[in-house]
Amino acid sequence: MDVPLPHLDRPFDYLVPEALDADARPGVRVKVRFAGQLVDGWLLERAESSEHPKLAYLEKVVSPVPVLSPEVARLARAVADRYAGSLADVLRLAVPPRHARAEKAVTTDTPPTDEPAPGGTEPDGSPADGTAPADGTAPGGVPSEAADAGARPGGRAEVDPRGWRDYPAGPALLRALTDGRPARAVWSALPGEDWADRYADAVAATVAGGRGAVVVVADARDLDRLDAALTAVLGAGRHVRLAAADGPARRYRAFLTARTGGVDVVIGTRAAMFAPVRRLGLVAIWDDGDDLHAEPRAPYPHARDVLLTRAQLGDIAAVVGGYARTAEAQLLVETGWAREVVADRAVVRARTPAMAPTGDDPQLARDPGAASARLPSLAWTTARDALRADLPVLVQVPRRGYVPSVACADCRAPARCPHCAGPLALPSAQGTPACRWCGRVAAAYACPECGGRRLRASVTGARRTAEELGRAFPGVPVRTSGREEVLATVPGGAGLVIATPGAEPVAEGGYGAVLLLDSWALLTRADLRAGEEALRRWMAAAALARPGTAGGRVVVVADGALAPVQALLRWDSAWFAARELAERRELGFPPAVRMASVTGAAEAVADLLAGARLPGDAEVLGPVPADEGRERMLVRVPRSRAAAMAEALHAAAGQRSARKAADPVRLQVDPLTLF
DNA sequence: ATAATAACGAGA
DNA sequence: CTCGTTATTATC
Repeated sequence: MDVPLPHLDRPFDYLVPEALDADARPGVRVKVRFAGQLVDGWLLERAESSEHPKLAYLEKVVSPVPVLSPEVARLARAVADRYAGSLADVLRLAVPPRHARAEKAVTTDTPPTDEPAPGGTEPDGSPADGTAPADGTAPGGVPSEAADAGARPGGRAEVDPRGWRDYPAGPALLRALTDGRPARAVWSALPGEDWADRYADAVAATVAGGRGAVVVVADARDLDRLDAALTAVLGAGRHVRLAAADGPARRYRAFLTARTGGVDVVIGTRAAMFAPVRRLGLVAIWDDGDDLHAEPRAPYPHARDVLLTRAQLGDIAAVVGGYARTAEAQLLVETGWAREVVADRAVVRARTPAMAPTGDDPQLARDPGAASARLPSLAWTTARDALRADLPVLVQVPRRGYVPSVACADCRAPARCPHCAGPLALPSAQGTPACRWCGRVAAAYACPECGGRRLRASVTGARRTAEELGRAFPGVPVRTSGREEVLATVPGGAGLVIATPGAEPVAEGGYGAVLLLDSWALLTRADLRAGEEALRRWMAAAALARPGTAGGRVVVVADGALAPVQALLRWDSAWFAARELAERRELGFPPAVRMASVTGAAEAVADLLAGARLPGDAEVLGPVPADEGRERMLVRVPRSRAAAMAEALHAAAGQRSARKAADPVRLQVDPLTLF
């Protein structure tokens, strides 16, 4: 039933009239009379009989095309359960709105085929809990390189593994994909790596084994890049791209092409995470730390988790890749669910640009050019040298508008609530700091790092710094890439490129210098993931520089003692992710625990939580004021209780909707932002 | 939304 | 105890 009400989140039985018998196949959209009115629905399965005493007849089959495949139906149910949401909400995300003309164009003579879905489910529906794969495969799934170096069984075409040879486990990963084994990999890409080509290799290896693939990227620019790489490797017409930004007709056409078996490979933005693919053998995601991977519509699933759930349900291989590693990916590695695919340190050192931190100290800027640009001296000389060598220079400046947070004025450690470890905020310049989670006032705050008692609000620096850079280097062309206009590539000669994080163009031959400015603004964001996010953005920019051996240099304007800066300098995001995950275990933050947020009017939130039969070890934190007079409570449980918490919250929401409680409450499991 | 069903209370 | 009215709950 296509209604989002949680208390109606279950199947209903209907009689199928003779006339609709042929069209009424599982997976079609239908219309039925429900509570007196016509509503949309999904035909999930046909049955011989029903327990229900008085059945109504199916009113109409909207279209005979069974757009919902059994595999996706199962996945949608698992995702709804994981996120305390309704199946109807997930199906809205999984199956794009019907476009009649596109449907007519695609459905010629290729009826969808449904293979039986393989087993291998897990109570939680979440693959990240450290349980071994159900089929008895060794944890990690990626066989050791020495394991099988011979010919492929069945004489399958071998995909050229050379692009992956820098990663000791890489060639074995490709072999596993061709052999149809459910390998799971967390891939840390080398700087300068052409990630799109590597993903094209992985897809080609999967296709060579007779299976299909789904690859999800964060934005249109990454999608274009992957699209081009796949076309080069597979040829045209072997894959489709699925992105909401491509418009409803193109999107539905691509969806139907995949559903009818016209192609076995779907790439796209998060709209593609539910794409129906025949004999799916590989799911992959690039840059899983990008917050665009989080779906903003209920029940707010994250593309990484949807893909991993999908892999778990169907014995499907999974690759989680990025230049930087998220704490979530680290958890997959530490629990043994996935194996890491990383380069040896020697290779990392050879590929990494020369990196240096520098203090944000204007006194050092003795050069007149640096002084006018208000640049640290080292950043200025590095840029100057690259331009003299006729190489492009990338300058990364954070966007404005980050939530100001509070940190120790002496050592700059973020100020956290002594009681619940939530973030502190200053209501006014002279006010007392208070926790944004539990609301407690931290009157006598003392920094646990250095004992300091003074706090400061972070100040976002100046984009103007970067603009003035142009004046410091007269005669050099300056390009900007940001929110308004995003450049995909820039030419190789001397030039300044000023970009906001995520909008850095690729430079032909690589940048001679990359300057990472205003790191302070990135690092002090009032966000659990501030450090991880800063590192992710720095690595994405630094990856575009030439290797140090070819003159590539990176200057980060930040304290070299800080962990994210250390991780950048050593190009070791695995180390940082492990540290980050350990810290989150200690503080009780995701992904070490499972959290849910309940947001709405104060009475509504209290009402829902009062009716929720939460697991005994659940902690309820809050309330904390949210926007527009609403408030927010957080529920925290160990990962082993994640399914029980989601079920309890969904059931409580069901009770409320059943008695038509008016004021809405928003349920979010693993919300992207906790404060 | 609306029909069934349970709950309730007044009058016999 | 019964009937008529009103809250409650399920909706094939």
